[in-house]
Amino acid sequence: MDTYHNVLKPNLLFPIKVNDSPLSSDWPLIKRFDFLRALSHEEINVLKRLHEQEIIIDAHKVMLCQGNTSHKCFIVNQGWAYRYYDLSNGKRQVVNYYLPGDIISPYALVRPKENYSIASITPLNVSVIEPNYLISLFSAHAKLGLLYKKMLSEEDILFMEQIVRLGIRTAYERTAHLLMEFFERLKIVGQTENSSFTLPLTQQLLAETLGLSLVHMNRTINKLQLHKLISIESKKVSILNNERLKQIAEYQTLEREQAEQSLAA
Amino acid sequence: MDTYHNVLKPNLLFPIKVNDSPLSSDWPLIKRFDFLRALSHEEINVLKRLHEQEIIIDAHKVMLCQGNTSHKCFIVNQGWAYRYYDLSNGKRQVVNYYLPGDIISPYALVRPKENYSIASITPLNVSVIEPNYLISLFSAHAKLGLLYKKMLSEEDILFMEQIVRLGIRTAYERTAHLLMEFFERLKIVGQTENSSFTLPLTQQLLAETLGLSLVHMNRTINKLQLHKLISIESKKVSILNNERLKQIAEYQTLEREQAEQSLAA
DNA sequence: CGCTAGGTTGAATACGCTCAAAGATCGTGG
DNA sequence: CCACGATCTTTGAGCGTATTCAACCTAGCG
Repeated sequence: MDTYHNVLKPNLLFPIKVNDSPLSSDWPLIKRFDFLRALSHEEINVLKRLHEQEIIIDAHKVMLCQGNTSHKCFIVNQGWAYRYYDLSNGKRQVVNYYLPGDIISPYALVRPKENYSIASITPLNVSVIEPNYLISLFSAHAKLGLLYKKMLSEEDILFMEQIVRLGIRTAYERTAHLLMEFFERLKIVGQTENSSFTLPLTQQLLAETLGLSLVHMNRTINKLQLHKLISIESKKVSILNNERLKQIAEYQTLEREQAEQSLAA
Repeated sequence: MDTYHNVLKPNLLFPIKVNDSPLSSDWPLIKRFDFLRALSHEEINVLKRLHEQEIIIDAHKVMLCQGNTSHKCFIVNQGWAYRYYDLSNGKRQVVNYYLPGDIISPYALVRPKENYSIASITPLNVSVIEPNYLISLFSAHAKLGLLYKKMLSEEDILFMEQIVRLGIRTAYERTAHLLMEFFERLKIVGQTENSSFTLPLTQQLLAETLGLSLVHMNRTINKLQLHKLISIESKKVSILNNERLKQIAEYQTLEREQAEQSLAA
C-alpha cells in the first residue's frame, strides 16, 4: 500500500544545466503545436525561447506538494510525471500524467495553494518558465496563444476521459482505454515505434490511476495479454490488436481537425 | 436505464427576452468574482455588460450535442445544467454541473468538436456571449482576466475532485462529498439558506454522476439520512451535521484566500 | 549473493450491480 | 378536483466484479 509513499518523500530539486540542445523540431512542445497547426519559422523561434532554462529532475521526486504553492511552470521535454491526491486512509488517486510536450501547472499564477501533489516517475527533463512570461508571450502572439488555449482545452478533455473511465467503465475497459490514450499522446510527440511504446509505470501506479486494487490491476493486464490485445515485456507495451482494443475501450481519438475557421480568429 | 434519454432529445432553443434585469449584485457571476476579490464599480459595470442578452432555456433540453460545435458561451444566471458522456451500451456519465455563476463552454472557440453533451436540468436563465467578446474583454481588463483564469482553474479543481471521488471513495463518501460541494458552491452565489439548498436532481442523475447504480444510490442517500447527516424532502437538502459530513467526505473547502500577491500581477 | 521493489497467484469476503416488483409523487387532462 | 399515467423512489434477493489478506515468485541492483 504505502510502498510508494516511502519512496516519494518531498525533496529539493537539483537543477542541472543541460548542454546539448536538441534541434528545434525535437522539442516535444513544438511538435505538439506544429501538429495542431503548421508553424512558421518565426513562431518556432518564439517557442524555442521558452526552452532556454532546462533542468533535470531525478526520478521519484515530489516536485510539488499538496498544500504548497507553485511559482513556476515546466514544459516536459523528456520523461513522465503525474499528479495525485492523497487520502488520509493511505489511498491515493492519480489524476493525470504529464508526458513530453505537456505543461505542468499552467495555473501556477492564479492558484494560491495546490490541492494536489506532482511527482516525477522517470528522470525528468523540463524547461522552467516564469508563468508571467508564458502569459505575455501568448498574448503577444495571437496564433500561439490560441494553440496554447487549445492545449489547455485538450487537458480538460483528458480529465473528462478519466472521469468517464472511472465512472462507467469496467476494469478491463479502463485499462484498454488508458493504454490507448498513452499510445496516441506519445505518438504525437514521436515517442512510439510502430505499435509499441515505453510505459514507465508500476502496476501499483496504474492501479491508483484506474481506481483498482493492485491485485485486480495485475489480473486485468494479464487478461488483456491473454486475449492477445497487448503484450508487455519489461516496460514496453505493444499493441497487438489496435482495432479490437479501441473498440473495447470505446476510445475516441482526440479531435484535432485542421478546421481553419476555428483557428482563423 | 434510458428513461432520461427519451426525455432529453436534442431540441432547438427558444430564446426569450427577459425584461426585468436584477440588480448588479444579483448576477451570480459578479458575486463569484466579487467573492474572489472585491470589485470596483467600474469592474462591476464591465461585467454587467456581459449580461445584456439573456435567454431562458426549458428544463430537460439538450443544449449541445456530442459531436457538434459550440459557437457561444453562456453565463448561468439561474438554474442547473450538466455535461455528460454517452456510452454505446446506454450508460451515461455526468462529468460536471453548471450552477449559477458558472460559464458554459469557455473553450468554445478552440474546440472544433465537443466530445460531450450539455443539457439543462431546470429551466435555465443564461446570458449569451460571443466567445471573442469574452476574450477581448478579459484581455482589456487585466484584473478581471485574472479572476476569470481563477475561475477556469477552479473548474479544473472540480474535475479533479470528481476524479478522486470516483476513483478512491466509497459510495457513502462520494455522496457526502458531492453534497458538500454543491452546498459550498451554491453558498457563494447566495443560493443556500442556513444549512439547506435545493437539489433539482433525480437519484438517477446522481447515480450517473457518482458512478453508482440507481438502487445503490438510493440506499446510500437513505443511509446518510438514517445517520442524521442530511435530510431530504422534496428536492430540498438540509445538512444536519456539517462537521461529521465534511469529515466523512474528507472535503477540502475550495481555497480562495485573499492573498494579494497572486492577484497583484 | 542477498536484499528489496515489483509482479503473480489463491481464497474468502464485501461492496455494489442487476433483476424485479411495488409504492410514492407529480403533472395533466377529463 | 379527482383520476390517470408517467416518472421517480423504495425494497428484496441473488449475483458478480473487484477487494483484501496472505503468501510466494521474479528481477534488478548493490
